[in-house]
Amino acid sequence: MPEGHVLHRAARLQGKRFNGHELAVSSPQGRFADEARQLDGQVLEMISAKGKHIFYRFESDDTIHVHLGLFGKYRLSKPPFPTPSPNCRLLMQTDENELHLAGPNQCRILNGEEVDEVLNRLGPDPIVNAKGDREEFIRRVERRKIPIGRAIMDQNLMAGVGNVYRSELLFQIGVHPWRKANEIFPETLGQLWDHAVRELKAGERVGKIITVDPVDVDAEKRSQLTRHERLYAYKRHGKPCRRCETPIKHEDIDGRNAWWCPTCQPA
DNA sequence: GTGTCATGCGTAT
DNA sequence: TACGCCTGACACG
Repeated sequence: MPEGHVLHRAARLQGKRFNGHELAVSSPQGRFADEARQLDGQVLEMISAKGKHIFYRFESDDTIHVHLGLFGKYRLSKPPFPTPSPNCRLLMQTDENELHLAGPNQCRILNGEEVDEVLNRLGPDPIVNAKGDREEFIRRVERRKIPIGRAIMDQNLMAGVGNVYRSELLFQIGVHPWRKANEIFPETLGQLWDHAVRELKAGERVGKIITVDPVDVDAEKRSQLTRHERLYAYKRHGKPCRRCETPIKHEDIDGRNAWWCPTCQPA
């Protein structure tokens, strides 16, 4: 489930267990074996994330760059450690903790310069929300003649939003996914940024994407919501909008489905 | 067992 | 726009 919140959460929780520790590094699957040997026995200094990318910086300054893609998954374990999957690309251990990575789109070693290149390719990250990021986001998007539903997924414009947050954020600001970015008021783009900050940060804290406002859902039930009760639009085609009852629609945008409410998000 | 789908992205055409 | 790549869950027969 790799949107930006997952990687920031992974960096935080994994960092607690591994930052400052000497690690045993291996690659049961073999595809990262040479690199693993190079890092084995080194101290891991810091784990950090930007957008959907995560970085493990070792004392030698070598850095593992991981991108989960659609399928990549982490598993954290305490002893006794389970048998690693045959597809385990990267295994990192201390006596107390184990990190198991399978199925990543990307897992490679970069030097400091190469890390900067990756970071510089990415647009502002709403979870980081550094000073000036909001303006930077508006500046990057406001003149683009592409649909906002495409722009919001472009990692050079905003880093970390994926297909679930796309539908949810556009529902929240009441904008149709096919609306051209350059036709949207800058104030509305600012609201889009603000919602992204709020939702992705919440997702990072909770470890789940829950966008429904307490106003629209019984507050007590909020923690026990099923997957589909947590969202307004994503994968809810044909179901009534939680605000106006209009059936949710969906359509393919660049090979990925987007969902919206035709009434709350007029064309 | 087989087929399909999925919260992604890079490259070729 | 099409395809390739990475894996696991689930529906179906």
